[in-house]
Amino acid sequence: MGDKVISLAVIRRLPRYYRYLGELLENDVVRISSKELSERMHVTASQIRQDLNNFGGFGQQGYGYNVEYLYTEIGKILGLDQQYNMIIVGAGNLGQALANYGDFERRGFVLSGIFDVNPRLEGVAIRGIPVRMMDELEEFIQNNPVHIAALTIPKTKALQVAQDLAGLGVKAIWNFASTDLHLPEGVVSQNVHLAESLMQLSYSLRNLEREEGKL
Amino acid sequence: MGDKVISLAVIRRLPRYYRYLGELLENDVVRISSKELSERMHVTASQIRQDLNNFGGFGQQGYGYNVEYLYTEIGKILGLDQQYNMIIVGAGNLGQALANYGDFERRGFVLSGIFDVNPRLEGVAIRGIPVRMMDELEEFIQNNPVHIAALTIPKTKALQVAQDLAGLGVKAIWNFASTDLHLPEGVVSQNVHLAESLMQLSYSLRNLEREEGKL
DNA sequence: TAGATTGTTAATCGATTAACAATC
DNA sequence: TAGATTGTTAATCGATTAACAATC
Repeated sequence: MGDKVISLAVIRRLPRYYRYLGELLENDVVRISSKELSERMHVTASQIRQDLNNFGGFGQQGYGYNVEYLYTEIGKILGLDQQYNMIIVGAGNLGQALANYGDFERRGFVLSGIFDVNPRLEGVAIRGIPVRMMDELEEFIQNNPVHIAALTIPKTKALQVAQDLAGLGVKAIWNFASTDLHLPEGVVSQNVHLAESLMQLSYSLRNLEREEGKL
Repeated sequence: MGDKVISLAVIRRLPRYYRYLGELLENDVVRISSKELSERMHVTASQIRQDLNNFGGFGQQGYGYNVEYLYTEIGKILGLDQQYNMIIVGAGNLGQALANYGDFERRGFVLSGIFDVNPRLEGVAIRGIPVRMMDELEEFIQNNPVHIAALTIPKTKALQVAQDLAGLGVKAIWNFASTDLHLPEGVVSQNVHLAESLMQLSYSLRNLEREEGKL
């Protein structure tokens, strides 16, 4: 059980379910049917039921789903029931923005270190955490378990640093650099490619113009 | 011609093709076959040819694709052959990080304004652009064409602000708030949900642990 | 011309939707 | 019990891959 590989399409939708359920929970909604949730989320009820049943039967016939229970269970599936220590590598604008964003902590992602190559940043504290120099990285990881590393460094450095981190035992890379990281088996990564996101928006906007020009 | 709706899956891949072609161009590679590109990108050659042929025949039998030509053409498809004026709404950490990131400008996304509600930020300049107060937004847009608005504000404000922007004629919203924006026809949006991205990474990491625990 | 590689059609695969029996 | 809604199987739809004729 639990051996079936879950498709990426499903995984991508889970956080969104989690978000909607969290909002329902905040509004003291106790139960919800797949139909009602589907209307709120603009997806089909069938898809919701199929997605959830990849992981188990969380509902009850004739009743629907208990919001709190389903929220908790999806949280477990996403690994939000445990804490992860995260470091940020690259204390530029984006790295600092991530460091200052406290919301991740609420979800169990604890910022434990910030690293950069720029000596002018050495010791500067962000939310109480001092920026350390890159040459302290190895020793730091040996003394403090690091589960996730956010990479907010130039693309030219990203692969090398990611490989170094993998070598030091970091198993998850949150990559903000504009490059693809091909990492060894047993190391996972997730890309945030802002430039690509903006280009997709630009495509849509251009398309809109094309359509309107046609009318 | 050009009427066929292109699937989202294809659109999402275009910026990645663009990035790889840009790198080839920098390395003075003149021509490339779908096969060679597919090996570099870890996709099938068939998919590359199918994707490109949604927009036209850019290659030549027996030769492959001219790198510079294909790069330019994909750029046009993505709307990168023209300039767009962009404003940033929300001058918090993330908004400032985006503002400081000069690379977008290179691609034709010109930052023309930054807005916030915090009076302490009023007039503070980021890359030479002063932060303006939200109540100046309407007049600003009337005097300066704004094509794209990046929304780096709390999720509770995002929908309202997005609707206001749409009402003022902004056609594209780059949304960083943790909420879904359902906007009127004729307004496009693209979400960057960092929390969801981190949860997907967390899922993969948790899965890794589950697999290893099983061995 | 012979070889290479595209553009495109056909085959396969996977994801989404529909339908409905099971059951609370 | 009757009504509601799930879990799950079957049908459909769309996306990916394979194959190959067209052609440079």
